[in-house]
Amino acid sequence: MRPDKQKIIIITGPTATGKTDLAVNLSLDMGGEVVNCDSMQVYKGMDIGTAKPLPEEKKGIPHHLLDVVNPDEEFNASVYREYAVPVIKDILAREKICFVVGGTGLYIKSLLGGLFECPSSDPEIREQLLIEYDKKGKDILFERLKKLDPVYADTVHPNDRVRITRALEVIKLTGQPFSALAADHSFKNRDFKPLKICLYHEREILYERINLRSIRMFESGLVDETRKLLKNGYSPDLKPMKSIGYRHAIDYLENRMSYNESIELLQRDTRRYAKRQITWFKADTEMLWFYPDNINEITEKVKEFI
RNA sequence: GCCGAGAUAGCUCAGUCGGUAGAGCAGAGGACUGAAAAUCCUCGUGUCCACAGUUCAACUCUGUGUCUCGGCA
Repeated sequence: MRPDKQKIIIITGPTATGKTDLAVNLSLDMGGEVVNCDSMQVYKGMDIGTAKPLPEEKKGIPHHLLDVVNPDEEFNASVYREYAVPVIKDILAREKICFVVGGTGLYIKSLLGGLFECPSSDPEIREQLLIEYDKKGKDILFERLKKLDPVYADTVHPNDRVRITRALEVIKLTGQPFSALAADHSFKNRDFKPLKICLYHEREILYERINLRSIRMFESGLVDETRKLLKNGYSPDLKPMKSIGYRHAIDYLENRMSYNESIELLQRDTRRYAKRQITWFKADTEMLWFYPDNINEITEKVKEFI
């Protein structure tokens, strides 16, 4: 099979649906390689809590973009794209089938559509805006955004600290309204032709899987892994250290919670996360939905696409 | 067995000076352009334990029963 030089398969879905498993099986069957698209699995040393595939689970299939940065290095949707595009082009150039696998919706979106031109985030500007937001109150910054970019202010809620400060940061960096940049760009620099596959389970089953996996994470050493990261100097304030799993392990390690409480919260927060992922994927009209064990139909679809 | 306290949403509980009820959590839906495992928004009808009594009207008052949790035996 000679893959098209632009065609890639996206395999996504909420957490704990068996994306890796499916991708590996399809890769074995069709001669493919896997490119990670999970915002947490890129970090070195964070394995158990991110449910990173184990060597035996990879079954010899090359996996790209796992373990590419340390937990204290800057990583975001833009960096992801910079890493991913050349890797994918290389896979396609070698005439392999490329499976992009992961549940980070924004990363998929920026990979496929790009992001508008903007200098990389300036930590000083951001820091200053955040301090201002916290000190002067949200209304001051929201009012400023209303003045500088009324269109965007109209779509963002006054409580949404992340979006308000980000928009003001972009305006400062580019001198243009956030909404204008976004409208202009609208994710239209398409380097690849994607087939988007989203895996799903019934809600009840998904939640059971999440609950079970959360317990297994603790049982198989998430606390030790977290302790090691802390010992290596990675602060609990780092973005990945505040992610689901690690923050719960830290709560337990610092005696803010009992072992069982932290597992329960891990389960709850993972369920909520899965729900947000589902909302994101549902909004994407190109998404094709499959049960993970429906491998025949998925295989057929992929072959037809390629 | 006796003495207390309680029984209201999936859970923990508030409340109605008698006019069929509301918070938190859980849960559901949504938004999303360099933090995205982040951030943010919206959503609350249920035999008010059962039966009888009083009353125009009882989830609310009275009685009895059942169950639960304390304490004493």
